Amino acid sequence: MQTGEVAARAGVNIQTLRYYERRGLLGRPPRTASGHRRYSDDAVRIVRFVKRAQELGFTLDEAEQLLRLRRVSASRRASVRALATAKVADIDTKIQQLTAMRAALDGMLSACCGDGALECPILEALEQDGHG
Amino acid sequence: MQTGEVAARAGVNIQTLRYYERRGLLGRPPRTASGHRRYSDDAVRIVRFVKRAQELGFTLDEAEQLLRLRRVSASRRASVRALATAKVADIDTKIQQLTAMRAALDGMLSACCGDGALECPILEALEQDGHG
DNA sequence: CTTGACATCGTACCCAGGTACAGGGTTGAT
DNA sequence: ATCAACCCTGTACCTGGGTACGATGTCAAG
Repeated sequence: MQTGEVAARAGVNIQTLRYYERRGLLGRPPRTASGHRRYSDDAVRIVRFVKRAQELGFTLDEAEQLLRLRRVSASRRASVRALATAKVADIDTKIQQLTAMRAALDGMLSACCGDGALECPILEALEQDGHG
Repeated sequence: MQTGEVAARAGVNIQTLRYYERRGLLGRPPRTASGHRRYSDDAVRIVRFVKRAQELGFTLDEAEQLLRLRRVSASRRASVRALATAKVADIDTKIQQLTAMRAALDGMLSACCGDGALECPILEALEQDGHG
């Protein structure tokens, strides 16, 4: 698979692939004799993962950390456990906040705004302190 | 409450408040005779909400839309219902994806990486198509 | 009635995350 | 062997979301 196909399948610009490669998110692929990149299917999955992670509020650096958790030499597993645990906590916080926000919107849709003058609960939805 | 206090309480820079005001996220507050802004507590809550929303992957424009849902004249309620419904769908997608990601990390932590050479499920976590 | 800590404005700068462009090489169908 | 449609590199630019800077104005305490 060459660059243009990966870009099309992942729904990004070709330049973005090169950018991700420079940033270390994507890893340099093998090249043909003339220097053209040859990607495997995995490249598409990685790029899609990164875009999804961004929509969920993770930065590219964080997406990279998440990706690094995929395959880890047995020797370094302990330090990785700590990172994974921290990420799980981040994710739990995000889920909790989105759930609160969803409930606020849902409440509005079904009842709260029934008369145009009530305080709606959107601001309250995200008021807990998160985890850090 | 004056600018510096709002900024401190919301954990942002004073310039950020002015920026949000320019963007229309914050609405021009009343001024003292000499031109100093006087904010109510609500300003702090709004800014905190916006920062949380950003962490959850919403842009400033989206945060603004969410805020606008708070108080709506009865007359325009129908169009707002549509927007709120769409936002609920966005939020559901995010929750679902974070849940999948969490499960992937959890799986890794408890079992999958037990021997250093297994395929880990991180990439698969976000592979469903979202809602649009 | 001055000093210090606040505020105002406008403009210019910064970083993350891309995106575009110029100038060239490759490949494959005709 | 030529032409379109792809690829390469490097560099420069753009947008979103702030942040900093400079010149000034205000207000409370001493």
